[in-house]
This record gives sequence, C-alpha cells and structure tokens, in this order.
Amino acid sequence: MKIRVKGIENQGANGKTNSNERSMEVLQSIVENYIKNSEPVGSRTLSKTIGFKLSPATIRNIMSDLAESGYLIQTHTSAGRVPTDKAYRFYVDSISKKPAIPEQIKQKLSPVSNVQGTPVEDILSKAVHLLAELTKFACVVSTPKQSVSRLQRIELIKISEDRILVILVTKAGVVRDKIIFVKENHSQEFLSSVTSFLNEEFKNHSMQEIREGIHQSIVSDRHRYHDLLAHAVRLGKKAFELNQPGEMFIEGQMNLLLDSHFHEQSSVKSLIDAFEQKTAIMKILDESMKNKGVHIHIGIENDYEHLHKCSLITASYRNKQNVLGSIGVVGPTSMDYKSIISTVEYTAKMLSKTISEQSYD
Amino acid sequence: MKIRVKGIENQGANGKTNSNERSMEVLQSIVENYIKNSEPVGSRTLSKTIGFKLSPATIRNIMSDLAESGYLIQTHTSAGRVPTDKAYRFYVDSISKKPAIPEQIKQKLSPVSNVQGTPVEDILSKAVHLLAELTKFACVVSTPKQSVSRLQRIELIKISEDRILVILVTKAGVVRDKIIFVKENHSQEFLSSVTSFLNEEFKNHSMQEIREGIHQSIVSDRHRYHDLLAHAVRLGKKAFELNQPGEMFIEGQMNLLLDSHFHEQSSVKSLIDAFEQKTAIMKILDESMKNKGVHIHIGIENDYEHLHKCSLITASYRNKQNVLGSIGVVGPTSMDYKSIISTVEYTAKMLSKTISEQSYD
DNA sequence: ATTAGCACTATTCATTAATGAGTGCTAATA
DNA sequence: TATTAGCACTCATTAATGAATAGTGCTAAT
Repeated sequence: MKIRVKGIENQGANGKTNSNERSMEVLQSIVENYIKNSEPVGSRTLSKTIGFKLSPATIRNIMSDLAESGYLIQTHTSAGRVPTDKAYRFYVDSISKKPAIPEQIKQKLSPVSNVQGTPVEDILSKAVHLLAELTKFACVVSTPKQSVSRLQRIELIKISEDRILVILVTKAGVVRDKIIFVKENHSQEFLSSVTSFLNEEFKNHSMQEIREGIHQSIVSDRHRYHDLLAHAVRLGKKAFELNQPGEMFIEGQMNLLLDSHFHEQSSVKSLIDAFEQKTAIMKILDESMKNKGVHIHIGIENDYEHLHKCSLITASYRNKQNVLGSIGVVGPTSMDYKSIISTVEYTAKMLSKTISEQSYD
Repeated sequence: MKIRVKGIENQGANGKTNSNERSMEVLQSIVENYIKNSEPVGSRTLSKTIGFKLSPATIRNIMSDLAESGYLIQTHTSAGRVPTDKAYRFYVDSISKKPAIPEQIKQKLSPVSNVQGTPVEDILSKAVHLLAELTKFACVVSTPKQSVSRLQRIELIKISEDRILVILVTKAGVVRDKIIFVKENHSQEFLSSVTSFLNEEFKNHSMQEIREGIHQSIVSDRHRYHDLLAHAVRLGKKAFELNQPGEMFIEGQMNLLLDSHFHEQSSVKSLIDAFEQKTAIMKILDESMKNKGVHIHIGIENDYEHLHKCSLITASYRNKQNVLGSIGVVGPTSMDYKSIISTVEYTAKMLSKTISEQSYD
C-alpha cells in the first residue's frame, strides 16, 4: 500500500513537491472560499472555483489529507470543510504580494491627514473611526506611551490658591494636563521661575528619564538646593509622577456583534469582556510596538482565552524619533486577511505621516 | 345596554371612580409584570399577582377596556397583553414615591466622588461607565457646554516658531487645549503680555460673550488699538473661536445588543445608527439641561424615529453656578423605570457634587 | 495518479399534529 | 348590577415525520 504525502509540512520528503504545491493551492483556495462565503466548502464547489482542473474526487482526497494534518475540520459528517486557525496561519504566511490599496480606501482615509493643529488624540480617534467604518470590524488604537515620549515643554499655571495646572507638551505633540494640589500658596512669578528651570533641565528627555532624574535629585542632592530649586524639584516630582496608564480608543464594537460569526456562537459575552477589560488587547498593541510591520494574531494564538475566536491585525505608528503606539483591527478569524492587512498598514502609515508633521523635532 | 367606563381618562365622569382606580391598579400591575418578565401578561397570571382578589374573567374585562383605550396591545389573538408606550407614560407619571437608593448602588457609584485633581472628563467618563454597569443599558453623558462655561484662565504658550498652544480653563474646571498656527514669530514675553491682557479683560465671562466681545472689538475699535492690543485681539479671536461641538461619552452599547428586546427586533441597526449619528441623543441631552429633575422620553415620544423602540432617562448635572451637561440611560421601553430613574438621579447628584467641589467659584 | 460511480450520512425544510396559554362570550350568581 | 364560572375558539409553539439536498468515503475502472 502506498502512503500518500500528508499535509504540507513534509514538503520534499520524497522529492515530489508537485503534490504538495497542489495541496497548498487547494488549501489557499479553501480558505479564500470560506472567507468569502462563510460556509463550509465542499469538493464540488472547490473543483469549480479552483484555478486548475481537478475532479471533486481528487480534491476530496487532498482535503482528507489536509484534515488529517489539522488544517481543516468538518462540522459534521456530511458537511464541507472549514479552515482551522492553523490553516489561516498558513494562508497568511503564504501571502506573497500584498494587493494595492484601492483608491476608494485611500480616499476614505484621507481625512486623517487633513488636520492642522488638531490634538493627536483627535487624529487617532478619527483614524480608528474610519478604520472601523472601512473594515466593518472593531478597531482599537493606543495613545502614545507617556513614558517614552520626550518633553517639549512643561508649564505650571496657578489657577487657585491651592491648585496648579500642569501642562505637559511632548515632542509628539501630545498635550497632557493635570491639576495638582499644593499646600503652599506660590505666586505665579515663582511658578514661572520653576517652569523655566524645569524646561531647561528636562527638555528633550523622556518622561521616564525625567522621573528617574528627579528622584535622584531628591535622594542625593536634597540639601544642596536653595529654596527655589527645592521647590522646583518638589513640584516637578508631582507634575511628572502621573504615570497615566496608556489609553486606548475603541470603535465599531457593534460591528462585531452584528457579524454572523459571533452572533451564532455564544462567544459574544467573551468578546465584551475582552473589550471591557482592555488589558489583553492593550498588551497586544504594546507588543506590536516592538517590531516594525504588521502583526497578526490568529484565534487560538492569542494568550487571552476570550480572544480565541478572533484575529487581530495590528501595526504601530510613529513620528520621526519614536514608535508611539499602535492601531489594529479585531475581527473573526475568517476575516479577509489580505485586504485588512493592507488597510491597517496603510492607516498606520498615514497616522505616522500626519503625526510626524505635527511633531516638534 | 350599559356602557362600561372605558380606560382611565374619563375618571370621575360618572362619579364612580372606584372602577377607575381599580383599572389603574391593574394597569400598573400589568406594566410591572411585563417589565419584570418581558412576556405578555395574561388574565390568570395577573389575578394571582395582583394585590386584591379578582377573578381572571373580571380582569379580562378590564384588560379589554384598557386595550380599547390604547394602553395595551395583543401581539396575537391568543396571547397575553403588552403595555403600549402610553401605558408606560401613565405608569411613570403615576409613580408617587421614588424608592430609596439601595446601599449597594451608592457604594458602586462612590468612585465618582473619590477624585482629587481629576480632569472633569475623567469624572464624567467614570460616572457613565459605572452607570452603564449598574443599569446594564447604554449610557451617555454630555461634556460641559463650552459656550456657557465661563473663563477662569487663558494661557498662550509658544511651542515652536509658528505654533502657539492655547489653554483654556473654565470655572467648571474643564481644561481645553488647542494649537493655533501663526505667521508671525512672537516671543514668549510678548505672548505673556497678551495672556495678561486677555485674562484681565475676559475672566469670568462666558465663552459666548468673549467671542462676541472680541468680534465687536475688531469691528469697532480696530484702529484705536496700539500694536500689542491689536495682536492680542487677533490671537484671542483665534484662541476662542474653536467652537468645539459638545462632546458625548457613550458606554455600554453592547448591553443593548445583548438585551433580548433589541435582539429579536430588527431595530438593532436603527440603534447603531442612532449612536453613530449622536445628534439625536445629543439633542435630548441638551433639552434635558433646560429644566431641573429627571427627564423621561418613552419610545414613540422621541422625535427621532430610530429611538422609537427606546426610552431615555436623563438628568442634568451642574456646578454651583451653571447647568453644565446631562447624563442619561438609553434602554428598552420596558425598562425598570422606578429603579433606573432613581439611579440616574442619584448619579447626576453625585456628579454635581463632585464637580462643584472642583469648580473655581 | 486520477476519476467516475455509488452507497451512506447528516442537515435542512416543509408539513402535520398535539399541546397549551389565553381570550371572548354567555349564562348563572350574589 | 357587578362579578364569576364555563366553554368554545384562536393562534403560537413544539415535536415528529418525511422528502430533498449537499456532501463524504470507498471501490473499481481508466
């Protein structure tokens, strides 16, 4: 009895890659078919849509092998087959040339760059909104990480006896404000001196560095400071200590609930939890900042169990100096990877471009 | 043939309010029953749950009358009866004493007041989030209206050759920032002078007044100004002209989609539209700022057709001086009005308290 | 190695019948 | 005169049945 080459892994094991290449093409075809129609795909349908000529029977054999290797599953005996996450992974990895961005999508995303003097948050919010509209899935974007962003300017403004408004402007053009409470009733003149000092001392440093620097100042040099500097350091410490957790904007959650894939499964509750908690998705966005390019997390590959039925496509955005945050799409594992990937990529590129233009270096 | 007293409207028409009072109690009972179980309520069930003793047959007669008067409808011949919006309106209007806020709810809402130096937006966002969690519906809150809020302080900060950061602090403690682009390269000293001028001139005035004032200055006195003032007015105009449309935070939309009432009907799409557009809901929130207390919009009472299947419960929040915005719940018409009303009311009260403490007058 | 043919299996859809909740009407009752 | 009991009737829901359909797996032929 002859042993048929199983699956795709052992390619070239017997020198005959022919049958393997064919398996790959069949698998790709199945995935694309399923992405398109969301229905189990059968051998007959496939033999029509596939590029080259193969009879349903042959395809059945191939499909049987693919199923055995874990690329396909059957929902029941007499149904067609459905790609597994492993199949999606294979499919995504085998995408060679990304499709060009349709002009229509470029057009729709153009508002992202039509901004003058718009706060970075608004740009992000606009981008994520449009992305959700385009992809029809849920989209997320993380705001620039505070710790890595570098100081362009700090300002202390007295607004009442015991309250000082702190304004931080980062190189990326993000403005953060916070009110701090003080016991002493400083004059605005005094605050101006402190402001000058802090600006000279810390401009161009990252928030992280500044926090550490101030901490050290306090520890080591406390006694050397004259009054002004002592106060400056004290106020600065308060001003910079707000380690705001990175924020995240979410758009288009409703899209997911309307999506038939989630509607049928009872995984809706899971998804809602995932969005409520935010941490899991946030972690993926953070992760995405570490490397260039588009990141793809397919279903079960996600650490967080509630995301096992989803795929995430993310890409980071940046200004000239730093990676700032990332933007992404959350959709069913059977999403149209090709187009989503390039849309996300393009959106991130537009974001980077727009924000770079607004940055101060 | 005798004519039975129909419905509730013509109460006392024949001196016999007895039968009317009973009708009212039956109706209330039906409404409460339906709110609780979301199922058409029949005469037998009702004769058990109702306070006093009445046979199903009698109740059927009463229900028949109530149906004829438009308080009840039947989904089909052999089904129980379901309250109409008219019935909900009657029910809501007949609520005499509001239930006390459960300690548990007070507890859950307590984070709203545990804030020191938190931006108003964060307080609002916290409040609306908690409200959504408590009510299990979608909740909205409008940010303080810019036009009525009064200036506490304006600050102009040069952040690059051609960019000036404008900070507006309102009496309510809301901080708004905006970057404006200028052609001239002003020095920071110059900007400080302008800042002083603008603060002296406009502190305590509403944004609306300021805008008008500046406009007039330009029109009437243009030629009298010496250089500083001319520039001040020009910059001021730019700084104040941002007529930011009132924002609105939304939370818990997912709750609605999970709610069986919306799930079954195809009104989901409508609701999504309503939340996307925002204007309709925003209008209701704005409306709610005009009068004190809780406002209730039941189903068809809403002007906007997409909200015909919803009820909105809103209440305004304020600081010591002004009504600032309002917060509300969007849910099915069959929501538990009693508890939702008091929860919304309480939340608005907490918001007002917290924000008043942070205000500058 | 590929394919045609056939038996087999599970879903889906429409039909039918049984069940049950609820009403409306009429006649009896307090 | 108002209330109630009783009964016929209606319609939705549910379960059971069977036909049609889409798909597979296997075997034998090419």
